Amino acid sequence: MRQKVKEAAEALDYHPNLAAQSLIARRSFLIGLTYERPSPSYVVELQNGALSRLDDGRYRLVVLPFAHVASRPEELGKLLLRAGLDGVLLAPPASDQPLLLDMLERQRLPYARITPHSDLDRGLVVAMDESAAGHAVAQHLLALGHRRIGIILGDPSHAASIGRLEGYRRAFAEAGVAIDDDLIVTGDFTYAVGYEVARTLLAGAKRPTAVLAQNDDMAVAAIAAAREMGLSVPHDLSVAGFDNSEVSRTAWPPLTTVNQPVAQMAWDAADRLIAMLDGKAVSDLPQRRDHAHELLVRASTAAPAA
Amino acid sequence: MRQKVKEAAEALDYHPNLAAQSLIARRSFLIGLTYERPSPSYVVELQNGALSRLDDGRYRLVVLPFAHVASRPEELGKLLLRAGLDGVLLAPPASDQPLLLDMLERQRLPYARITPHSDLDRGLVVAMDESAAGHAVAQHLLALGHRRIGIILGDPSHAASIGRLEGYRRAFAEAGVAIDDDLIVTGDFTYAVGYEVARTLLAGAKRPTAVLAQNDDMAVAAIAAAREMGLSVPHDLSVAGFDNSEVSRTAWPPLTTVNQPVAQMAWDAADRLIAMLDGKAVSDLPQRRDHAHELLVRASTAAPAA
DNA sequence: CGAGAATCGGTAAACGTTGTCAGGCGGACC
DNA sequence: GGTCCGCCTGACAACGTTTACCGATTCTCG
Repeated sequence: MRQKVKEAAEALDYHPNLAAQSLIARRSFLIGLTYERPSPSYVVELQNGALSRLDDGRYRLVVLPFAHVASRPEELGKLLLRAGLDGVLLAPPASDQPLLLDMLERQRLPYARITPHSDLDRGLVVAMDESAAGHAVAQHLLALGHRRIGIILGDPSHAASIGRLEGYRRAFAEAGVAIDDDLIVTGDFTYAVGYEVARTLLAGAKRPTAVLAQNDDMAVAAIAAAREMGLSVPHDLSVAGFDNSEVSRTAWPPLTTVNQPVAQMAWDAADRLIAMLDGKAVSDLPQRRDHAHELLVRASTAAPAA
Repeated sequence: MRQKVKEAAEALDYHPNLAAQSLIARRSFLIGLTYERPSPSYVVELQNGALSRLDDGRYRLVVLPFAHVASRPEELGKLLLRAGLDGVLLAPPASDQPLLLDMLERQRLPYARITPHSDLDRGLVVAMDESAAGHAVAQHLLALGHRRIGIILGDPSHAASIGRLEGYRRAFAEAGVAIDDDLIVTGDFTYAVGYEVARTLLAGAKRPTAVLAQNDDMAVAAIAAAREMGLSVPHDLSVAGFDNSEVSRTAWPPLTTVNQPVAQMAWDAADRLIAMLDGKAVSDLPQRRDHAHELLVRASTAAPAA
């Protein structure tokens, strides 16, 4: 009998109406993913990671990029609440907006946070120790013998920027090296701004022998700036990035960087969010899961020239 | 009165149930975007272009990447039809699959095709003359004086690969230069494969003085391969890319490439698809709209060394 | 003050499912 | 042959809107 019905459905190529199903099931089978405009490879990895968990086709992924989250979290909240989602994945910096989390909780919209920095006990959390990652890459440069190290910060509204810097400071302190605030400049994770601030940094009075950039795009920009000033990398200047994004591999020389398992973290966030939506007991779900960074030493860093 | 109702709705933060609205309106307000896995920057531009047309929040964008479209178009068709979409944007190579178009038409799912190559009179079309673009970049290298020019093709299942090659051939013919088939290698638009085939090409008996790569990722890979073999770009080897993607700007030297206004094309596709969904008379909508390419000459190409 | 228009409240049907429940039928078993 | 169980069928309510309609009320203007 069951068989016959299925055959008939096939023959008429009948598909159940999703809107009607949603109406009665009280869920839409839509998962949202929101992020600010960081580098394309980060976004794509995030999406692919989430999609790889969704690929049974039951849930669909709605992408909701949103600029300037920090200055208008309530607007993002409204957008998310109006989108008719069953749950939402929050990438930085949205994962760090308490006001946003408040709104989502008030309206009972489940969420999973990707690499948040504060309030780690709220909601489902996929964590990475940014500070430890920052520590690792800074330590690498210090171990090579660098003492005058420039730092290119990312967008200060991203908690990652703060966390990574904190790790740098720890490594410097351990090595007994003072951080020179004149060698710290602030970018926003984009190539364009990274290029400008890198030029300023390298043209300054005390030129560093190495640069810690807080993401790969800005690191590549620093290499370009160095090249234009006649400096060769890594001979005259070592440059380290962050993220292990595609550009870090396609750059020349290939970038020393820190791998963040972005796709895997997005998978993990989607995995637990869906488990929750499917009614798995909250107590069975780990509220937080940690992922490890990995320092990737490639050709853009070397000992300083004597 | 109307005002009072609105205020009350606001106070109770009431949001109409989208599933119920969909049910009665017989549409879901979901637009799909499907693409194969090309480079991240292409994907992100595509998405952002489409989103910039959707930003009034009425429609939402569902991303549906799908690998190996050419070998299983019916599967993609089923996926799209089951996703409960109001309409779908087809990026290459899905935009060139007649079987897929057949399925969508049979089930009355409206679609817009981005840069298709065949059957240009089917459905809404956003066109770019790939052949003319290929012609322009080939002509540029020929005008610089190059005669032994290597070609790195993209995935042959993408019609763009064929179209661009056709443009190269025209330019060569006009310049009275024969194409040497030994200098044509086939990649798949990825950096990794591009790197391998570029090595083969440059290590061959008759090393070219210039390379036409069919996208920027492969062009950057060719530069890396050249560098490892001790060749400097553009002095020993000119390299031209395609797409004006982010890497073309962040590469060193910056790539000569061809701009495809991807975001604008995606906007255009979304624009007309939505106009159609909103019941605009089909006769009022241009079935096809053409976008112009633009040759961007940057530092990766120069006259061959004497 | 009265005719007509505008507004308002209330009711009902429809969208396409899912879930429940009662009743009918047949087969298995004693 | 009677009882019980399983399976199938059919009927109906519910999900939260939108649209249409009717009758009642208020407003506008001559």
